Parts: sequence; structure tokens; C-alpha cells
Amino acid sequence: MTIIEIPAGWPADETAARAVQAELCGRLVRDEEGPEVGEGQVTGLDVAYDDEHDLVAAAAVVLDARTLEVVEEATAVGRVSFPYVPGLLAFREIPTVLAALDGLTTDPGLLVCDGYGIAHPRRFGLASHLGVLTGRPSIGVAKNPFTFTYEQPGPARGDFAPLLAAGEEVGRALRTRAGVKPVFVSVGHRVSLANACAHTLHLAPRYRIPETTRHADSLCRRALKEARGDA
DNA sequence: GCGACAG
DNA sequence: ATCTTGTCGC
Repeated sequence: MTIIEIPAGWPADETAARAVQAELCGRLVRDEEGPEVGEGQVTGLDVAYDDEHDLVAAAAVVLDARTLEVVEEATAVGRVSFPYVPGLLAFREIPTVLAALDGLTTDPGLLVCDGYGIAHPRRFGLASHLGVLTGRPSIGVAKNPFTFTYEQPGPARGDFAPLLAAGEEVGRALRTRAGVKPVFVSVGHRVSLANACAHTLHLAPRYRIPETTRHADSLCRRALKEARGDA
């Protein structure tokens, strides 16, 4: 398997990365509702790491938005392009994720990321970054509240509570399964918060985590194992 | 100044 | 993210 190159000019330190965020942040579109739930296609994205061998594997899995059946899969393997720094996760994941997206032949539709969109210290997390770079609608569905605060949502599936940053609603803690810890949904690019939550509920009919992310997670782990077998 | 912190 | 088997429970 080919190992993708880290793009020329990729930020080398935190100062450079923050400058890139500040510039791209100006291209974020927040006044669109986004795709209809259950129509077209939706694509789950995820990444797995092997710091030992300096490898990153990304997966993009396209689902039919109505049936949630897998339409197409693509993977890419690259080198670690940035250390993990809270607030700069995108710089660690994006080169390989973009390569995986490039491998698709069908329309990705809505991008569903494993992490945050505008619920971010500078309102420009992974999902927003990926949305702006691709021009596509995107949302972030995270498993942890990061630095944000929230009240426990009601116990039923679909119950939610605002995710707050200094009193501002930057996302929602959304219950996808009765009595189970909520997921944390935020807008990425070209999607409203209410629509992002509606998509998340539709994509998680049975388990806490959306089917998009579940598929992408297992696929990128498999891709990583194959990659370490080669090199 | 110190700790916490998506994946 | 990752290190990691079986096991308790619906």
C-alpha cells in the first residue's frame, strides 16, 4: 500500500497551525440548513494511529442515507503529520483523511467526523476544518465533552442539553440511546445545529455512536494492521 | 502559575 | 488514540 506524503508547507508548529486556523475560519459557512435527513449519501470518517511505526490510517465509508447500507469504502495510510495538541487535532488527521476521501468515486454527501466542529477553543475544530477544505457540509460527533460544560439531558433517546462555552451554545449533548451517556454534536460547515442533531439521531438508530463512525472506525483499524504488515 | 483538555 | 480477556447484563 502506498503511504501518502505530508503536504508541502504543512504547519510545523503550534504557532503556524493556529495561523492556518485563523485564516480558514473566515471561510466557514454557517447560514445553511444542510442536507435533508435520510436523503442522498452520508460519509463517516475516522483515523487510527500507530505512533510506534509512525503510521496513520484513515477510512471514509459512504452510506446510503435512507437505508444506512454501505455504498463505498476507501482508506489511506500516511505518516503522523502533527502531535496531538488539544485544539489542533485537525492537523494530525486531515492529510490522511483527505487522501481517503479522494479515493471515493461516489458523492460523499454530508461528512460525519469523529470529533468537534465549531465547539472548539477558536470555533474551528476538525469537522469545520474538513468542511472548509472540501467545501462540503460537515458535522462533528464527539464521544467526550472536551472542555465544555452541560447539564445531563433527559433519559430518553433524542433528549438533549446545550453544550456550553462561557454561556454560549456551541453544540449539544444528545442522547442517542436511552439511559446511555450522550454524544456531543456540533456544527462543522454548511449545516445548522438542529439539523446536525437530526442527522446524528438518524445515523444512530441502535447504538450510541453513529453507524457512519462505527464503520469508519473498524475500517481504519483494519487498514492500519495491513499497513504495519507491509512496511 | 497550575491543571485540564476532541482523537 | 492506545495498552487489553473475560465477563456481567439486557
